[in-house]
Amino acid sequence: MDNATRNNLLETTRKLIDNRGVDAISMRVVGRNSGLSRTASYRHFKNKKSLLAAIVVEDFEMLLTELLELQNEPIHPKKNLAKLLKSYHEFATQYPEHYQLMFDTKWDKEEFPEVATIAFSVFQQTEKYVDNALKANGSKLQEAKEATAILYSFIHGLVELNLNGHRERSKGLDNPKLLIDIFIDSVF
Amino acid sequence: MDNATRNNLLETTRKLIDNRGVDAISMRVVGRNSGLSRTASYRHFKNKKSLLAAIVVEDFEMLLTELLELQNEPIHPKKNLAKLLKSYHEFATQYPEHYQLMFDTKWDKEEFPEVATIAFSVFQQTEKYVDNALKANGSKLQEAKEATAILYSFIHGLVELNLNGHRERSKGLDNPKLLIDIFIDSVF
DNA sequence: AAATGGTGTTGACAGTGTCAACACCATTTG
DNA sequence: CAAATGGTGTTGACACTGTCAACACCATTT
Repeated sequence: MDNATRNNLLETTRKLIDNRGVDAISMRVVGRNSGLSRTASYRHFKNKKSLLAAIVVEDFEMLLTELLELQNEPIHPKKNLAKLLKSYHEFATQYPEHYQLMFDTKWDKEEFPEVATIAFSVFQQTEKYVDNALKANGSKLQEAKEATAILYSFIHGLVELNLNGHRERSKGLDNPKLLIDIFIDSVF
Repeated sequence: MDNATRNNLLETTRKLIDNRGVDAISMRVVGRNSGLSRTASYRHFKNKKSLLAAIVVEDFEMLLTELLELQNEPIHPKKNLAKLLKSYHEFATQYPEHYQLMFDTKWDKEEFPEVATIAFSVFQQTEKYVDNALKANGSKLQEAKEATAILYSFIHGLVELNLNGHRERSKGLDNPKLLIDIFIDSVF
């Protein structure tokens, strides 16, 4: 299997996303910028959606790696949780186009199981941190699953509102790190 | 001013969004389905983005109307807050394509001030409910602005995760109304 | 030596957003 | 009253897009 060309295409796609945004991606431009023909990408990806899905999988892997690198020592479970959320937020801020693509509507579970799988891993990793925090304190929340769902909703919403400019609309939104601390403090 | 054709175009666009999704919208199809020519929409909207912006403004108005219809009596401020979030969630569930469009990246504040303005009104309305809740209880949260930001992040994230299929990934996410109650209970 | 299959190409088709040029017609202006 | 204006509509055109079919090349397997 000759992954060289495939990687070349993926690399080009990534550069294009970073420089000109996801909307600027076209199969023809990806081919051209890879030194290939218009339809070259179709030999390595079923269609445009599949090409982007491959990027999204890479993105989730990057995010997961960053989250796994954090220490999850049970000494300060609440601080760890806050650190996790801040890392998450930083990732989204660093790669806004990618984050929006990752949480786009089009990643159907049936059509792109790889995306669903890796996205679930991020969820699971988050749940581990929540678990630690729930065990440590006598938190108001009992069920880890529900606590994780609330926490994930909060951080995802915060990130999205920041990325799509709704930040300017509510003064409170303009200090995400502070909000994360307050959230953790008041919920856990 | 002949708003009849403009309204016709908007109505067609809305129908197309509801039946075939936002991605299926094209200026040409909108013209055709309105009994007009390919470029007819350009006499009433600067470009495709502007046409969609007009739809988004309508959508925010609908959402705001629904939220304003709720009672905000200060007797049960926490219950009111929960009701507000449930209404918000129902709106998003009822009009998923519209909700995603409303919170898309493309609504630049400079380019589409009307969108920014009406979106801000929804924020403000939310803050009123938060205010009431903060005054009533000795809540852990002091600043209404920050409390609103946290609450809005939570509900927006919950809605988005439900709409884009990430719901299937975390058991906790599959009961939004319960999550809303737990969230309100533990934060306020 | 021949068949296969992966990787690459160009041609083609139907679709897109958007502008320019033009036509019609009601209103405003001289 | 006549003429100019401006709003609303049309078609032609351009440069794009995703994607398929057909074909060429070349290494590997049969």
